[in-house]
Amino acid sequence: MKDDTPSAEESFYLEDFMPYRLAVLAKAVSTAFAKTYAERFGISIAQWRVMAAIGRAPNCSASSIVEHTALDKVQVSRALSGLIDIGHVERRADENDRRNSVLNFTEQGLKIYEQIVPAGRDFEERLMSVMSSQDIDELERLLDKLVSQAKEL
Amino acid sequence: MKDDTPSAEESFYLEDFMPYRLAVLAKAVSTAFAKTYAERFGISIAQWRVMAAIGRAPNCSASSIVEHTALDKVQVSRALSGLIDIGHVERRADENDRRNSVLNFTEQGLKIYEQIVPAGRDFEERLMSVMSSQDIDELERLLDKLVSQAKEL
DNA sequence: AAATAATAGTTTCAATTGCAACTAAATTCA
DNA sequence: TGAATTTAGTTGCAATTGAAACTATTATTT
Repeated sequence: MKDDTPSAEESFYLEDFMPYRLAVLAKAVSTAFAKTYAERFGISIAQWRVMAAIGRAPNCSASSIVEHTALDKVQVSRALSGLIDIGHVERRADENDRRNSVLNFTEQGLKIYEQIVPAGRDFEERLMSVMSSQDIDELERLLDKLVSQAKEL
Repeated sequence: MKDDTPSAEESFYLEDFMPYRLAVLAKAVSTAFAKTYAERFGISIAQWRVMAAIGRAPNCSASSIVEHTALDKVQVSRALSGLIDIGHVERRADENDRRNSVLNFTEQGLKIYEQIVPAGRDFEERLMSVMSSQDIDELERLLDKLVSQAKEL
């Protein structure tokens, strides 16, 4: 029975391991966010992202949403059908290219959108309230670097 | 038909929204990590975390793994049964308290552990290779702040 | 000591996800 | 023009996940 600590060169500490730290942070943030808002407005995080994309670019297609939300087409399709079911989004076909859909808020959906955006900003504000504005600039710079590097690997 | 851009005060840009950026980064990193290593060694990320916890504290119980891996007890239970199935981990009962398990690597599991730790370090090194050591210190400081704030919300 | 509660971990079942196959429309190629 | 390819989006099915209920053991209460 090997009872002694295996030394893989020197001990490995998960809590100092950057991929782990990033995963833990993102999960804590998205759990808090989902609880505070998605739950309050009855939509998932994927649906929140889709609404953000439609708000920014009305009349957009599902594939443009894919490009702007880091969701794949299955996730977008499902988020959309949920949003259509609950009456927040309406879909029609693009008459020039009937493969494309044309997506917009319903009136009800627009009202929700106009609530979730300030609510999202407020969440972000509270999250970032512990950081100075230099901290925030610095963080943004570092995250950009990391994202592009992660995509290389 | 409302065709004009809804202005929720001013436009909202998902790609500048910190919870979104953190989610995208963590996903990019963990996808790259899972591809490079977890897949190569035939284990999932949860199993990788569990092995890291056992490596650090042999003879530990499942609940101590829960405390050190940011996994819940169901995830740990499943990761463990997978690791036991493939012969990397052995479990016996704690004779002092038969509710607790006592977890250790098998010889085979120890060999894998001794490969995945350097492989993980190597991945981290490549991920962080774009950053100066001041950048890394700064990033760690900022992540710590954010994690504790996220837990408050 | 028996009943009650707490702890460690597992299992069940429903919901979510992910991949591949699919439909429908448009485009390209022969 | 008609066959093959590509693009947009959806659906079916298997695997994964999550919440709650469950078993087994130990600790506490009366």
